[in-house]
Amino acid sequence: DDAELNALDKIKYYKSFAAGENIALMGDEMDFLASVVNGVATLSQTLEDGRTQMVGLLLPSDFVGRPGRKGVIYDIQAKTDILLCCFRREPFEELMVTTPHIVQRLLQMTLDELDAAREWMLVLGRKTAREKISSFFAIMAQRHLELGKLSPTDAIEFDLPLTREGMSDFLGLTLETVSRQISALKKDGVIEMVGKRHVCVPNLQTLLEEAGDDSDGGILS
Amino acid sequence: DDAELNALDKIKYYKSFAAGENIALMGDEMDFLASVVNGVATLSQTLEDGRTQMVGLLLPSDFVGRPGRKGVIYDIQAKTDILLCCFRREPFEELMVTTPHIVQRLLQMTLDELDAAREWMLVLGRKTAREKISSFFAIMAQRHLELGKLSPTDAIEFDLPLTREGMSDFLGLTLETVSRQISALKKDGVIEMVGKRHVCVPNLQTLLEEAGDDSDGGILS
DNA sequence: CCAAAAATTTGACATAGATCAAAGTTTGTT
DNA sequence: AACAAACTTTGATCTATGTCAAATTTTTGG
Repeated sequence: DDAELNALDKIKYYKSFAAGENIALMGDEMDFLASVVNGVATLSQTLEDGRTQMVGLLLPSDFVGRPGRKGVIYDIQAKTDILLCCFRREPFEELMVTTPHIVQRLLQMTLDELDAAREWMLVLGRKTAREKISSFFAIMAQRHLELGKLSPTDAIEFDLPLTREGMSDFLGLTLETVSRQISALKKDGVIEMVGKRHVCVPNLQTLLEEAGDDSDGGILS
Repeated sequence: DDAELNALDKIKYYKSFAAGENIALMGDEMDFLASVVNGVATLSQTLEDGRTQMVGLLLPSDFVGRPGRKGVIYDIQAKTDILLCCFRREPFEELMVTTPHIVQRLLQMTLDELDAAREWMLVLGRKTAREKISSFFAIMAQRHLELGKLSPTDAIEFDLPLTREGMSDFLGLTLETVSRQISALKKDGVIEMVGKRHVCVPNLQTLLEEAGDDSDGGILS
């Protein structure tokens, strides 16, 4: 495990992208795999007429790229300034053959991503606009809860990593509907906004109920 | 690889379920992992008020269950009579430690499932009812194309593995909308129906265009 | 073969969210 | 500081799909 980290160290390098910059576009070949160090990026797909659906939100520690396939099948875009820890593809894929641990770790991460994607399918297919926004805020809030080591009863505050349009692409809505539902949640006291990007959740339980989840907060379980 | 198959053989057994039977429900503990031999099963999630979203369609050769976690977080239901090739969890997870190939194979399968889930997020979030039905039929048609070794210009025929309600749960629609859109596609000559369950696609290209995909048929690529 | 249950279709109507439009706010640049 | 560009909010209206209802068809079990 120590030798493994050493081997990874040898093939890694850092690369940064500015907010709005494309990390890779559908059809590109990506000659590295990477891990998000800090910042936010998204995976998205676009239909011929321009309808866009985000299919992944990449936050710090998330993995980028698919081992065993150079061809990129989503657009990958930095939404904030972002720093990636990159591994050259060839040596990384060799390491995967010689180092079972790495593959086991990747499998666990991929299974987690699959669970998250399936959770999101429920949001996209069956939730109302208000529940969708609440679900997105709940995910953001819960991620800050984990990192910030707050008690679950404290108010939670965080910055939105996406514009209204970004959220609409994530949620399968229009940006106008996103804006209206945020206004409604604000009016109803479920959230408070400081400026357009900073959110305060006074009571996570209330937010989770708005999201339509089980009282134990099924998402990201 | 030969010894590996032998080891797997030792811990495997077969188990069958009747159409409509639950293989496992959310919250259950599943003490085996499995592979679908024949038949169709689904993974689905349900909100408190009964809204249901299917998040996985398990067809022959698909893997069932999550290594490393006994607790089931979806409802798993047989939609047709189904035969599973099961592996007892404990020895299977031991094999994963000693046999890198198995983990590598599982990783590839999981990455494929993740791609399929993300493709489905585009369908759920951004496609119209008509495009959703067409997308579902296109997936079915393409799977039969692969198995049946037809030329891509032949008419393709297959049986639907789901009722109208099953399709509505898959597509994030109501069963009435599913029925209406099937009638419309039939009227427009995109598909022909023999009875309620057997579909004939005279021209796959036309169906793919209705599904809103690139002309090269992006889904399941 | 018949009756009951399940699945499907079709119609009439309601509504959540989309679309179109315009005003207001924030951010970045020189 | 001032202007332009990007982003956000809000209003008015439209429409795709949901809801409710009833008839029809298919499947199942005795």
